[in-house]
Amino acid sequence: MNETTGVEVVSAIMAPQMPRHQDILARLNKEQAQAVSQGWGPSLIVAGAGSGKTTVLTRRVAFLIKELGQDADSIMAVTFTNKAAKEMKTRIETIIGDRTRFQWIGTFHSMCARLLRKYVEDYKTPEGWQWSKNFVIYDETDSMNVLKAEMKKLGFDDKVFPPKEIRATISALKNDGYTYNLYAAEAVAYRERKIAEIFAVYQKGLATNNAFDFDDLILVFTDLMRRNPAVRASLTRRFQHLMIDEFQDTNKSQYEFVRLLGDVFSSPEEISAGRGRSLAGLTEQEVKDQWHERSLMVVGDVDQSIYSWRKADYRIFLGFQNDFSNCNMIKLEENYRSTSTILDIANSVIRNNTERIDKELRCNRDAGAKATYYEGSDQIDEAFYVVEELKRLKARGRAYNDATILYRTNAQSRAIEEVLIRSGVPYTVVGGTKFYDRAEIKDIIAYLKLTFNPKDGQSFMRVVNQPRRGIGKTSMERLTAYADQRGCSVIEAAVEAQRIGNLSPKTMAALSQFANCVFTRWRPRSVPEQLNEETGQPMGYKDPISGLIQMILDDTGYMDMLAEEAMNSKDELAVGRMENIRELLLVAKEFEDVADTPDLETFLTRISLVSDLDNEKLEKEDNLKLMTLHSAKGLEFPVVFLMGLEEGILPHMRSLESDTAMEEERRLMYVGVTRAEDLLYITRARKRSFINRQADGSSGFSAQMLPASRFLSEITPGLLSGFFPGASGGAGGGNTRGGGYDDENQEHWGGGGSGFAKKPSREGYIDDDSSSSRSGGGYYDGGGSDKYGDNSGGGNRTGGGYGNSNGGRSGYGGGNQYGGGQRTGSGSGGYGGGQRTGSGAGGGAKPAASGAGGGASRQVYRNGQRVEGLTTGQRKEPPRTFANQHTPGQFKPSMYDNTGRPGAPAEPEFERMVVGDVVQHAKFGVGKVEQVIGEGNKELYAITFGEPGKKILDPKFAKLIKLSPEA
DNA sequence: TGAGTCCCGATTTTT
DNA sequence: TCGGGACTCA
Repeated sequence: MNETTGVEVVSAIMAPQMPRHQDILARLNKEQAQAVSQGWGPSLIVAGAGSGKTTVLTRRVAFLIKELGQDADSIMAVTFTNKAAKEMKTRIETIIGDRTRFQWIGTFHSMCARLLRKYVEDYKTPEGWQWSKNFVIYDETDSMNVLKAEMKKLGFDDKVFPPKEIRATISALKNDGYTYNLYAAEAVAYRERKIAEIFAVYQKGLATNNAFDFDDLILVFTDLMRRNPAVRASLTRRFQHLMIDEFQDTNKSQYEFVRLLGDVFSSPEEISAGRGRSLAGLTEQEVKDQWHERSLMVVGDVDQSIYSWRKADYRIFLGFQNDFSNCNMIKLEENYRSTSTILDIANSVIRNNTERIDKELRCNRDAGAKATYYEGSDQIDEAFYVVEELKRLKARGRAYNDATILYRTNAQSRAIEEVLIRSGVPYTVVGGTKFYDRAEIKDIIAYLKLTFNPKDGQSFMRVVNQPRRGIGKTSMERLTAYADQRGCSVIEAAVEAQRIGNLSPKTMAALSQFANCVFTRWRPRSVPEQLNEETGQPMGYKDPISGLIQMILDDTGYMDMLAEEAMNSKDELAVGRMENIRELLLVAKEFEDVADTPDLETFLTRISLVSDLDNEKLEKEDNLKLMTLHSAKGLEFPVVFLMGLEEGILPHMRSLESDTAMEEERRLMYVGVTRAEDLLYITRARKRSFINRQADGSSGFSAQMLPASRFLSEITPGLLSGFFPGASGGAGGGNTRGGGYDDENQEHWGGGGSGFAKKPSREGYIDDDSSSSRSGGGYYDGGGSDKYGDNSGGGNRTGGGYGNSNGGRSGYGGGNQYGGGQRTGSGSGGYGGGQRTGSGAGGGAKPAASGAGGGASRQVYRNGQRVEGLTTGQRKEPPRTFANQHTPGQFKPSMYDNTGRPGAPAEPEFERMVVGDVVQHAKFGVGKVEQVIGEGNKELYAITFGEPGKKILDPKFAKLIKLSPEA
């Protein structure tokens, strides 16, 4: 610690000429430098979009450590996402250097999970329910199952109390800071009392499984701190500096955590309960002294509060100054990110919100280009426009990495992905399909969870018959009934399966064998390597996770099961599943290499809290990122495409009725716009396919005309290039436009009645590139030379689906949706006046699938010849479709689907076999290769062994040793 | 236990 | 429309 007092240090550091601070304070403006270099005490940083918030936070940490002599382990920084945490951690460690690790950074959830691991055994509910250190974290499915089971036991009618709704209610309560007993104390109405009852049994159910749900991590930990003043005291002593990012999206439960940990004074409740430290009656100096060498910094922007549905409440942010009377407020109002045009757009929209902190974003850049608006005839048209524009930008030297596509709902990605795949643009869906949601991955994780925490009944039930062990539903019911009656966990019941009546001997044996396997084989294998304190000898395993997974795979024959399925083509996705498991093994290995504490506990916690597999190799590649507006928070991109600007999409349908909800939608729009640095595109579709429910209960697809989003009309005229609807809004086709024209595009679009508009001239587009590089290319790819529809496996399905919904799109003429009639004058509507050649060819219901369709003269396929070079770095063959979906055939490509990942981990090597080879297998003994299935790196071998008979093995897994081939 | 059938829900956003 | 879960029957 410093010899000097805090006050002196503060005044010293305020002098910017001190050379030793130069690197930390370099290139900061006055407010930023103030925020970074302020002294002790609470502070509120109002940080507008792009105002260098992350810089301030990272440098503040560095400043605390390097200049104020604080210990890195005395600082905790809370971010909103794991991704942000990771990024910030790297940046901080780079600045502080010295190989000092900055450990305590993460989301509220991960921080609390970590603390719970340490202190949970000090926690006991009034009923005596307890958890132990090796608790697991339940995802929505698991906790839903617990809830359902508990409700069933109490005989609740799930028509009256739909579990889904109850779960949502409980989650909301937890986020609002209600423990089950706190809520029970307040519940008055009948339904409230019933919910309180369910809440309690649900919580008890979680305890039985030694599990927490997401919300518990924070709620229980705050409850723990409240119930154990000693724990709280030791933690507040340890964490002297607390920083919270995205504070506007903090909910009550999280705020409680902040106050319990970060406030040196007690809450009013504590004081009225007769304990704690009050600040009443203290002089200003005395208050300051209390904060000596302590700080609490919250950073946020009310205009970016978009998580109220998760019970985030920006009023907590607004009220922060009241709660901390000696709070220092600093406003960061200088935007370094975006052009002034982009900022003006953002400001003109957000101005329509009522509840805000007054804040003026000053721009630091030039005007830049106008934002571009495009109105597609439908979502496919919209998507084609975006992709075409992307390629144009790419041709001019922008990387795909520079761009992002943002949308309101995940479902919107589908149309875009179809077009991206067709066009061969490499992309990644951020947060879309989740790696850890895949069935096979969940299975393996369940095995790991069960090994780690044998009490985990959900995991037990998930894998007990996977692969088949002859344990069916009835047996499971009897087992759980027995466990309930004995008050023990399911696995404990399984160990003594012989004692359970009415189970067949076979089932009993299978159960106890399985349970014993968990205890005697897997659990011991999960001990990480460490030195024995007495003997000094290393013990445990170097690879506690990957080794364990391998053992589980071997013991259970999980891979063999998949291999067999692949063979029988029972499950055409089985090969993909095997690849996914291999991927998981690599994730585990990598984790063992890099993690600070490479044990099962850390691995499982991380996996439970990270939804997507973050692949750094992938990040380095040039691929386009697709994400929802929510995921985009905190990120920035040179080029942003904001899609789906329609009433019902953005703002979302569910928000149309409420003013508060509408303001949140507007903030979403604001967040989207302010992600952009240089170029902003805003698009919408006049017609969108929906699934809607009829009055008679039936439902079906239907195309709906949606009016333009009100946010469009809130944008100051003149900032958008292209046509945009005026205040009256265009409800439907191009013939109902209500707005103005951009001065650079005097040309009228829209042919009128048909509802299809002629698109604006290329000239003067965005950056005055009058020599458009598009030599009159028809806008759409005819699909003729595209192999898309010929894709194997899932591809067929996709191809079919594509053709069905867009029959006419690919062929123009005779398609079922865009039949000639609608798309009139097919040759005249081309972008930039180009010809839409080949318009009449093809058509039919499935042009894409059949590979037919007119060969439109899109650039890359000019004259049917692929022009290479325009699509640098892009895959040449059609996208391989990984059969990795949990749901067969469902079209939901993800980063794993859109492969051609040059960065994909190298396939494990194996010795190639041919039919007739004699091999040795660790378990099955000697066998003979009967058949080779698949090819290349996906080869599987059908091998006949003596007693085990014929087995399908994956050579990458089964350690096969080739003996001499038989003559 | 496994195969077949029927019905329901799906589309808001995420740790 | 389509997939998954609940339910039924062999």
